Amino acid sequence: MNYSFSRELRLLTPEDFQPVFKNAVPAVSPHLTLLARKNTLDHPRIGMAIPKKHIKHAVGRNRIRRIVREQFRHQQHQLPAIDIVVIAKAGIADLSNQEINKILDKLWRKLVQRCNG
RNA sequence: GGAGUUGGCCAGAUCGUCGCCGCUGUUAUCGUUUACGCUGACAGGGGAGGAAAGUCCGGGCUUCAACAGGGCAGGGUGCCAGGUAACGCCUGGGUAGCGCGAGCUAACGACAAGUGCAGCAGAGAGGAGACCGCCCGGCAAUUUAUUGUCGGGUAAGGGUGAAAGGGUGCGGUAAGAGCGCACCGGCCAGUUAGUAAUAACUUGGUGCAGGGUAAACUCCACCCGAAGCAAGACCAAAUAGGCUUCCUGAGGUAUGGCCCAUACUGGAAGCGGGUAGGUCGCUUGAGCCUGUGAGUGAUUGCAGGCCUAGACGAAUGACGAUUCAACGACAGAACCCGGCUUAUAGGCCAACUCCAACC
RNA sequence: CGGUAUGUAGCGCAGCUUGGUAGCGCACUGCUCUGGGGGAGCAGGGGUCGAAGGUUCGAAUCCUUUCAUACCGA
Repeated sequence: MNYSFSRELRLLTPEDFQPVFKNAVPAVSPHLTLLARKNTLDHPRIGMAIPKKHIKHAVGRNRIRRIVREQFRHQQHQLPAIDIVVIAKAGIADLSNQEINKILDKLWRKLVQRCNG
């Protein structure tokens, strides 16, 4: 099983992001929002929106981004072919790595259920 | 042992698994000018900071404008000397202030070139000023020593203010006053020491003329072209438009009654500008480490060694284990350097100071 | 990443050049006019001048540092 995280698994340009925002299946928690949409490829892709307004320092933004990426890397084969956008909200900077991992775990499952059903 | 000052250093470590971004080597597929390019695999090795931050200064580099220069405007700096590519930085020294001390702090040129400013209070705010007071004289009253009034003298005292035109003492005087004298201070000049700032003086002169404010205008000395890697350089689709040449020398449309005439319109090739996109700029540099010489020091000479991130939606992480007194503060490179400023848990080293105790 | 501007009463703005009293409009409170409302008039309250230092006798104003917010450049 290949757990690599290459460029094809990422949303890069505004053209990649816009369709997800327009027509999305949401999964919400107080600290994170996930938006998903089926794509035409045979693998999932992920993009992130971490506003400077909510997480002030670059170190904090890097931490959120790295945790989300790591989770996605491990979960990619459980996920269907969808484009996901992860949006960070205020207050997430106060959570520990384990807490964020738990929240993400829940939200992945929600998304899989809603996209299949 | 306690309290403290200064300078410097570190910024968790080790192992395993799964991943990310460059580099080097080997190799496979494909494309072609047999050497490159694209994609993939394997191996090796590298991968955030002392502030990467704020963007407050100084440079390199690039383009533009000038042309190697001089001046004005505008801006900056401001004790002296040195260091440096340069600086508003650093080092050493001076002066002033703070601390018992080691030490620390300071935009620290000129108000004796000119102009301005100082509300309220106060008699007076700058070649000042009689409100109270003090003293003298005239007149009047009377309790014969004071009161009232008028005219003078006076800056010792009170009072106002942030600030009132040297200080203390003695003499002097009607009362006072640098009015005179002594000491202290100031100013001008001289001598000596020092590169200088400045300091010292049993030196000479001067009764003191010259209050504060320049982070007020200003004066003096020195410095500064502007914008910034989204700078800029190169390659270069599609579409529209531009220029040149050729083809046709004809047709169509408009003006007009018609001809002539004028304007617009076709196809092909080439050229230049240039958008999307791509490549370069992009990391070897006023570089780092070690030794040694010069210097109080900042710094620098010489010798040897080293290569230490270069992304482009943007790379260092996650999980587990062991360990440490501590689950580890502040915090993430984006063209690159030198500083400053701000944030910062804990620990280590060196030198020095004060207090207590012991010898 | 680079480059600019702005922070003053609940809101929107003056005052900063040339330092001594913080002012204007809307809003708020009370009173009057009206039977009541609206409206008008009169009176009044409310501001750490974004924060911290410095210069000055005295700082919203001058200087330095710092924190926010907004805008511009692909």
